[in-house]
Amino acid sequence: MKDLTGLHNALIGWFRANRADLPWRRTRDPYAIWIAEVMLQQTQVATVIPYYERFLTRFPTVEALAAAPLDEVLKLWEGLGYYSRARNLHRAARMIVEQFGGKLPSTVNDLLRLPGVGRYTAGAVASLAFGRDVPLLDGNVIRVLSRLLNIENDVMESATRRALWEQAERLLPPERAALWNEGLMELGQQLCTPATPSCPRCPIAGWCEAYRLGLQGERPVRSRRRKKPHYDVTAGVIRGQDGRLLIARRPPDGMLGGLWEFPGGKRQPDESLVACLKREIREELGIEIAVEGPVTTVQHAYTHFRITLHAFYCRHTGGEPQAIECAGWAWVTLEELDQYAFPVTDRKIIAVLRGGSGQPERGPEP
DNA sequence: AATTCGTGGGA
DNA sequence: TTCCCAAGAAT
Repeated sequence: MKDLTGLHNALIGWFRANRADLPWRRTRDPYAIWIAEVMLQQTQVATVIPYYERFLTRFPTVEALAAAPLDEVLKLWEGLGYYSRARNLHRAARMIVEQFGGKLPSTVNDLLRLPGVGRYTAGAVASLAFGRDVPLLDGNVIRVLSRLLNIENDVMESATRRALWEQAERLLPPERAALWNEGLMELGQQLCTPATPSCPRCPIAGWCEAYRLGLQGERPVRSRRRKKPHYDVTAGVIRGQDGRLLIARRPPDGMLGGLWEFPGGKRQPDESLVACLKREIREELGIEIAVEGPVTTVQHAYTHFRITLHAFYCRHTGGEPQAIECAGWAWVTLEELDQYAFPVTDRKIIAVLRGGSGQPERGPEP
């Protein structure tokens, strides 16, 4: 690649003319940019926008975030997924207040010390918020660079990732890393898309090796993922004497850590759904229940497996709840459920409980 | 190094 | 339906 300056000017010029108006591009506050970058990890721009607005309204400063209880952070994160991001954000905010004087660190190495900040996010905050000349590599940049340089190796392999980071560093324009980095990502989002890239409109098509060879549809090369296994899972909508419902908090780490749910768990081979539910409730909370009838079933696909979630109305028949295999429990009314952070699957159960019909609510009739 | 971690949208 | 993918990080 000889003409780097021409390449830089072409992309940056295009970006200046075509940059989308996004909330986190209206601020220079490193804290706000950090929040946006964490929310944008593995999450599309359109999904993030409303979460970002609510989050910054409630926690406008790192001090406000550090002072908040984790439960409130998780509640604002409800539905966004990858909840370790919310837990790490909260921990990192307290670190910033205690160890960095309330100011976000401005170097890649210091940023990397924060939980939830990896190489991408450190590069993004250092370049976009602090104007440092450092590279970044995300899914968009991987796609753009693998086409631009016609990279034939599997981008899922660590050796290829290392090579991509080296290329991202090499291609960086002096003093203009922020515009270049954001331009690469914007290009990947608007034109250099996964399935059918809009090469005729691309400002850097003249430099693109894959395009020259007609191979843009074959890049990047990615190894196939394994097929997802399927599990049947039960959940109990347990009603107590006064009509309140029993909910349990998941352990603080791991899958959906810190969120609340209707207690239950995975069905074992050759186990009935009812037996599964009674066993799980006994193991988690140490109480006995009677299973009365179905509420609804929910299909859901996580990253590495799929489930069918079977929810049942249950009655509490014996024992005081104990936090055995969970992080806590509460008896709550149907209205109070909204104060707690639930996974999407449990939100669908709640919608059925409130709707009264057997189905989640539909949109308005014409 | 290979897995684990959510959810929604699009082909 | 099924699979892929999205401003990745932690272990």
